[in-house]
Amino acid sequence: MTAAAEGGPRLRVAPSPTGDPHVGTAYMSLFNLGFVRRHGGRFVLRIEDTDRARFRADSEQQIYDTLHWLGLTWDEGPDVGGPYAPYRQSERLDTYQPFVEQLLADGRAYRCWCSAERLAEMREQQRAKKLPTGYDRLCLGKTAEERKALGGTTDTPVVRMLIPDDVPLTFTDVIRGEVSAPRPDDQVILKADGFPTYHLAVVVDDHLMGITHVVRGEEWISSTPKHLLLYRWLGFPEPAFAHMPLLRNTDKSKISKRKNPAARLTWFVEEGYLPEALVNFLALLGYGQPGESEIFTFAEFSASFDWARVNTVGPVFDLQKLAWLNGHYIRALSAEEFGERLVAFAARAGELGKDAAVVLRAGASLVQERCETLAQGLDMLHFLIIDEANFAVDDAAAAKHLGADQLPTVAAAEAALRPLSEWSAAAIEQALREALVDGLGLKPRLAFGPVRVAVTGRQVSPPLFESMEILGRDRSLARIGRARAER
RNA sequence: GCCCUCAUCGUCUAGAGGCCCAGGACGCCGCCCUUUCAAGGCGGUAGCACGGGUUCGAAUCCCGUUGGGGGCACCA
Repeated sequence: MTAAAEGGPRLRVAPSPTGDPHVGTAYMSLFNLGFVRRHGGRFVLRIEDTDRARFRADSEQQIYDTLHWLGLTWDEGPDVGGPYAPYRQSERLDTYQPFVEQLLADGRAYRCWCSAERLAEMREQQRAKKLPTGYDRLCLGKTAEERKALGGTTDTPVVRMLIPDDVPLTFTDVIRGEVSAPRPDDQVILKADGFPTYHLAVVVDDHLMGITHVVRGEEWISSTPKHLLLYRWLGFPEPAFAHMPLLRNTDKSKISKRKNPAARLTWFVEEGYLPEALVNFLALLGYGQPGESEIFTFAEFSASFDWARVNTVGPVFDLQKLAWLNGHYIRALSAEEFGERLVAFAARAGELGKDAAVVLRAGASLVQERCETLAQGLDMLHFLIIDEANFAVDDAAAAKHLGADQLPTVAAAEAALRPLSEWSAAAIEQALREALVDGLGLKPRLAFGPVRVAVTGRQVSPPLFESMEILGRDRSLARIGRARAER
């Protein structure tokens, strides 16, 4: 009995551990999971590590970490197990072998001894003659001896599908309806190293694991006829196919790590994006939200999930809108929660001294509505957590606000602040207004500019008086004094 | 080159023949608020790729053109 018969849809995401986890993996997981949670099915994580050349040992763990961070968790997988284990393709080589034998015995596949060099040369000639590229079937129907007599061979053969002339080229896609695909050539299904290619492994595993809906990127449309053939030849019932639009770079090309930092999932962690914001943003791409609001949780997304709302146009991954959304989510956090996230972020970035966490928590509320990422928030509070010995005023800020004619302002501020009995934002503001605005007759922005630069080191900072309260009397006065003395 | 696929503001999208001289969001511009910067409030800018049909009527249906994207590996 197949898993599908047990009730409930079973979907999977199947990333390859070849480097930094790709944003597309999260995108696919989100839509898979949206559907699964809506209909009470199971979500499977399968690791497709059949490419030994591109395999990266630390990649699998990064995939787990980033998906967990996003809250996109799976019901079955290599780490949590499940009824169809193992969920790592490199551990399933024995599983694929009998199917290869069967295809060979049935005459649906054949061995090929052609060397990589011959294959490359063949393609080059096909291109030169402006012909469609494709394997020329030189090995078809030949024994190893017969073939080797012709030259251009290797010792270890691969196994290729024998694509029939009447291969069906159309199928029904959940998102796109009737779709046609190009005619395939004789695809390799078992490599010389004994590993299956994606095409064989994905079909065998999806069937054996009871996958009911194959959800994947649009780039796979042209491979689907090959997969359909394998389902038929092996006697497997066909799953439903849903080809999602591809996420794009700004230039509309398929999103890539080279052109777009956001292609790497770890980038969002490093920059201090909130996982709930990323999930919300991803759910906006290529998907028309039923409600009027563009801000919603995964639970809301899932509750109304519908493949019919998925678009066929590949959306550009727009960092500006993500930034805005992230800022929105940051502002929606409670002050305490935001403080904790900021501290955790700083700790992860290794920018947290022993006293710094306390100051950071205190300063968090000053930047919560001013930053779009945790990295920005942390940067705005840099003046609070930096060692006094390393504190320095930005050159451009000093040139503009700490010139000779502004020194009286700084001196007056220092004189007004020193005698203060109570070091609070309100007291500081009152003292500075009296001394600088009323006393020197300065406009507020001209009066507080020099003080701001002296205390925070920059022209743009969190609210000045609150910043000074948190910085503390000693450090604040020391910085003001230094600004006066050094100019 | 061959095959497939897609086409509403700069970007994400609503729109499933009359409700659309096209609605929302981000961005951008202006104003208000204001100790800087934000946030917030108010207002504005900008689009149905083009050409033919079908129809009383098309952003919505059909055909073509153009443009974009994907695929054509012993990578997934």
